[in-house]
Amino acid sequence: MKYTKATNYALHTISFMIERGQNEKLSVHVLAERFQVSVTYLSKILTQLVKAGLIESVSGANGGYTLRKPPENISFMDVIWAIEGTGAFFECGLQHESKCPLQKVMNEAETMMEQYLQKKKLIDTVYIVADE
Amino acid sequence: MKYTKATNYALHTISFMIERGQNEKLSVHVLAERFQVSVTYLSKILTQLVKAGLIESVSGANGGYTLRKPPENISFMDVIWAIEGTGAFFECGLQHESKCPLQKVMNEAETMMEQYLQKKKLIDTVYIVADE
DNA sequence: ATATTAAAGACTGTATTTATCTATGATAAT
DNA sequence: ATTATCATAGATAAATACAGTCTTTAATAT
Repeated sequence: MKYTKATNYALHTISFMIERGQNEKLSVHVLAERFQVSVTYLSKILTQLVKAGLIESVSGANGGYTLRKPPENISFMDVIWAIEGTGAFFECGLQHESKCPLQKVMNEAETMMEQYLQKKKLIDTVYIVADE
Repeated sequence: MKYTKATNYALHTISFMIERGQNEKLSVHVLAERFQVSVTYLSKILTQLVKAGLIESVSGANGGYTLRKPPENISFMDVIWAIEGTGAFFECGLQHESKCPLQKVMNEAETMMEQYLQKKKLIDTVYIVADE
């Protein structure tokens, strides 16, 4: 069980946008160069973040992406959910009389982790350079 | 990010073995029928559990599998590690000056979940029928 | 010897991930 | 209006992982 690379790129992208400040507009070109990944590939990831409401996009010349929420409000979990979806880690497909007794424990475990990642904000890991 | 079906089968198998008691020897044939899965497929999963030291196998007629540890000592995490391996969920492959600051948070989150699943024992979810 | 049982290897089909390439649409600057 | 810039969407392809089967080999009780 592993998080996808896409999740990694998404986390780093948001992180980078926070570093650069909430107002700065960044093009996918700049971001793709930063992370050494193709423009079209990163583009798809960014579109997912747009759809999740984390960033917003402006097309056309001088366009690009900006954060849509105050950085203090963007948690790790927000980004992960945007890319990985919100389905449970564990889903027992076997037949049971009633509910699968293992499912409950697995769900609780997942919730432990998710609560932690909801509390943790990306800004907590970013060193912000003061605005002159 | 999802756990594999193999992990589900493994958890249910150990759970079933605990129900049946520590001394009962079970063949892969019986188990495969119980979970409606092919013998050879389940066999591979069981072999992984053997290699992880959770169960023991005896070849030949009247052979089968038995638990190798007292049920009270078998945690969810033991089984999951046996099947999924012990690698981290999140591994940032990007270049960084020093360490990836996101990695640390992701590792902590994983640890939260794993600690929970180490405390939780499979026997906690099993209804044991009293011996006669 | 034979029947039973586990282990191991080769192989297959499907799904997911990780991309790339090629349009298409939107917008600002000229 | 035209052009350059930028995001979005679709089609495709390679690589990997997952789920599962088939066949052979090895161990052991009867």
